[in-house]
Amino acid sequence: MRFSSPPNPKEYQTLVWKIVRQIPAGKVATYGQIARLIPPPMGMDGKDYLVWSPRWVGGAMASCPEDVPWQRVINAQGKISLKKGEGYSIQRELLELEGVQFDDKERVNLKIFGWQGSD
DNA sequence: TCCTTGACTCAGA
DNA sequence: CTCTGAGCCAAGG
Repeated sequence: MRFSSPPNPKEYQTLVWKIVRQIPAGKVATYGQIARLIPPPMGMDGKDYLVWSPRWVGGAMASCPEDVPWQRVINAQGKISLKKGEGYSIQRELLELEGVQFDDKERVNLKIFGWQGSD
């Protein structure tokens, strides 16, 4: 669901997708990390941006093009943000196929698979 | 019209 | 390390 949208929703989504497409296979990034890679809209406090940006990223992921590796985007806890369902299974499977490993808690070790984390 | 529920993150226990 | 609650906005039942 889209909470208060950014000044230019379409522009923001495009920006998010552009960044997500830069994530190499076998690595994952968090909503917050992606959000911080995007400069806050002018006139907006950093605090507010940090509060909203993750959701904007989530909203962008909710309607991303097919050429966007949305499966490589997870939450800050290293877990798939989707509820356990079809989307959840698909995402986990896609990541496993890329070499990303999940632990018993179904979490990804961001220290190892985190984008720009172990390079 | 009121209440629930989101592709989120952080701090505290 | 895991679990809670708060912050913040809008749409749908």
